Amino acid sequence: MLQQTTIAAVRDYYTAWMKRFPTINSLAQASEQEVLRQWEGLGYYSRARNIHKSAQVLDAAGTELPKDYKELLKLPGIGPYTAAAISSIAFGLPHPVIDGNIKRILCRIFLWPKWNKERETQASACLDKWIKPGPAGDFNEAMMELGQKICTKSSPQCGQCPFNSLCLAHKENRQNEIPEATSSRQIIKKTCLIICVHHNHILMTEKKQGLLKGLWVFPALQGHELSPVLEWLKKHDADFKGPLVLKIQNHLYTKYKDQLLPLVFRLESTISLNEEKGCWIPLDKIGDFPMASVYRKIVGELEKCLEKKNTRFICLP
DNA sequence: AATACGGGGCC
DNA sequence: GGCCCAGTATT
Repeated sequence: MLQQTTIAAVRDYYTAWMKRFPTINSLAQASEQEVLRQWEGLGYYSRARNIHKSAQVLDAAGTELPKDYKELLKLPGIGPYTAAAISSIAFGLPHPVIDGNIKRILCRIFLWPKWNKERETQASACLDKWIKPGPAGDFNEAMMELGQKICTKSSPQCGQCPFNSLCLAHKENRQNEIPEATSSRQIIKKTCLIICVHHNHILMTEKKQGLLKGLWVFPALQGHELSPVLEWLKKHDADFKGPLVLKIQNHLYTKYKDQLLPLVFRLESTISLNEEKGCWIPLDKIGDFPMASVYRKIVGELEKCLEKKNTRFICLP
């Protein structure tokens, strides 16, 4: 859960997760849909699918979580950081972790402008030496916390840092320029969401690949033009009223800003989707279906809208 | 070596 | 509105 996610965001999810999946077996037995439902809102959903898969691998083998770094590394979703964190913090083995905090700390100590493969090797050798005297897990947690609390990205508190006497960045008073800032500009996307309503059911599909894989989404078309949407409805023989245009919701992820325009259509009868395999979901069951936060929000907006007696669906000529 | 992959919190 | 976060898998 903590991969690229703040402790504050994780804490409540972790508590609920451990209550629902207290053992490897209980996680292995659960459906992927329920696993994703528990993860909903945390993002990076491949993490949920991977930990589920790992639980199933261990459960099938009848083994516990391995203590060994290289064995941990074989499990899906466990990379160098997580393998080192588990083997050191959970099992006390002398393996240094290298996370974003520690990369920043070492860049400053050695005045490295940026991180690369070469630095990875140098850092491992260095940390191996530093970690030797005491408990590896404590050292690793202390280093990460140093980065989180003292050697912060912006305005680091060098006066309180135990490394300040040997830190080259601090020596040259360049702690604010190290490591180099990276910048990438935002890419705007525009998407129409086709929200078909029939009585108390809405039409959604389970995403089979790419972004939000395994989660439920509305049929969507690129762009904000209405005509392709009407074309789509015609192709699926929809007898509809609408659209009812809901407020645009921005779906922000990594470098993208996807402006989602929800278009609601009232259908006289159900339609079936060709390749995507749509599912008409009763609104009182919608909570069981995992979906991204922005889609959950749009469902909420839709429900508010449908509750109003005077909601009018435009009839297009 | 780059890029895909979420979402919430902070300034 | 832009940036960041106890990274990993894929290209």
